Amino acid sequence: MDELAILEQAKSYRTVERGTMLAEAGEPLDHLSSVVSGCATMSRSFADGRRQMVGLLLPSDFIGRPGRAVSPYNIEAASEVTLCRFERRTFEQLMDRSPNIAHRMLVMTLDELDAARDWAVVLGRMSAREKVINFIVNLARREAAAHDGTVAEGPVQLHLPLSRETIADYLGLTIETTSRQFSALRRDGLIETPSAREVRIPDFARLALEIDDDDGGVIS
Amino acid sequence: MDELAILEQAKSYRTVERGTMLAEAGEPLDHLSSVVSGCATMSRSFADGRRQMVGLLLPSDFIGRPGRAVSPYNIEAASEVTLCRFERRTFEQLMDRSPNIAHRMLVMTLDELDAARDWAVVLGRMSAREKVINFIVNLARREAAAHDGTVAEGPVQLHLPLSRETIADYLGLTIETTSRQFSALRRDGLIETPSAREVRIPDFARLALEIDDDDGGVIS
DNA sequence: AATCGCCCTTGATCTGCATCAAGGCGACAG
DNA sequence: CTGTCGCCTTGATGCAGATCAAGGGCGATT
Repeated sequence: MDELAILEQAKSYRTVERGTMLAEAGEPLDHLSSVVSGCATMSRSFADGRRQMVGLLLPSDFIGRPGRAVSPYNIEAASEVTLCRFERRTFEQLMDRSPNIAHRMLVMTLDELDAARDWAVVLGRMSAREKVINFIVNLARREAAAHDGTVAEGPVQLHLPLSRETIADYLGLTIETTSRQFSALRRDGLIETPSAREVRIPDFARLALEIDDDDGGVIS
Repeated sequence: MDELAILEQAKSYRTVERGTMLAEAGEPLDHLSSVVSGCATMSRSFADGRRQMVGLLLPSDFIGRPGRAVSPYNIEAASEVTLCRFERRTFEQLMDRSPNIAHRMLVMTLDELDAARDWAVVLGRMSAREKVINFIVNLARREAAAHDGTVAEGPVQLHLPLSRETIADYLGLTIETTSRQFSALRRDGLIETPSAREVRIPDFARLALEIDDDDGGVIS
């Protein structure tokens, strides 16, 4: 556990405001970090303006990969974000010496891999409505996991850390379609929207039911 | 390098015919393998019949994950497939003893992660035509990589290891749309199809150009 | 060579989402 | 209080891809 003590000592914190680019696709990234609070997005853009998010980075998520200097994606703060950072070299040296940390990285990467593949299922085969429900449900689950454990099966309230445009780029939809789906869910009584960034779910089980009898999806 | 010798000794080969399920989603998978020849698919199915492939498994690809007994996806032989297998326990014990192998697994997993994320970009933002071109181009590149290195910029011929239906489920399209896109590419002179499973690309650079000025995609 | 069965292709039509085009609403500044 | 700016919503219309419905080609079997 000596290594963890060294890591502990080597870390530094940094807080950035919304809109800050934490990494540019194809550019070197000399720090590894983990998200402490806030939300960042990983995305790729096309020359013609199309954009697709490939993942959300929420508290406890890891940014950057050991042994890879270059980020293949744009990473941008979607809200104010606080990071816990390590210099890449320091981290890599530690990993070389500690099978423990290396093993932990492998487990983490395997989890991310599953999440990325589940994401492909959502993008490839779900309707706009299902995508939006999936997004809300997973965000709620993720939030709950950070605190206690499971989502309460009664009413749940949650704050959306992303704008409609960002959600749209995440779900592979347009901003208008995304907005319309939120409105439709409101009409159906599945959600309430005290404000655009706030969602209240009166009956979480009922909402989750719309996607879970088919198949689950994953958010990050 | 002692460990590699042990691995060498522990491996066994197995050949299965087209259609064989190598793993069932949610079921334990007690062997790790790598594809020697042929092609397998990883997919998830919905209760209503929708299906989405999350990856192609081509020669040199790895099946199963160390430390995870259960496969989250269906894995099915899309053609006759030969596997090189290791018992999970044997492999895991080796990994625990050899940081070398563990490190190699991490690198491999990170590559798969990038591929899975690139795949999300294809599914989320590309048109049917772009998806099909992307598929053909990457299959050609993958095939070339297995032999020499780069794809010849002149004419290229390749065999499709997948049926139209499988390609459709891979690309998040219907079989009809997929077929129509192949026909359209033929009309445009970008490909020739001596048979349904055979594609000849008269000018590889011209085909690749249709997607590469936007963004690359990845196949597995 | 004839028959069967499996894919693959093509056509006609329908529909979900994109695109185009106005507003509306809340936050913030003066 | 009022104007402005950024973001969100809603409506009208168009189109890419899904769905429905026939064929057609080709390898396998006899």
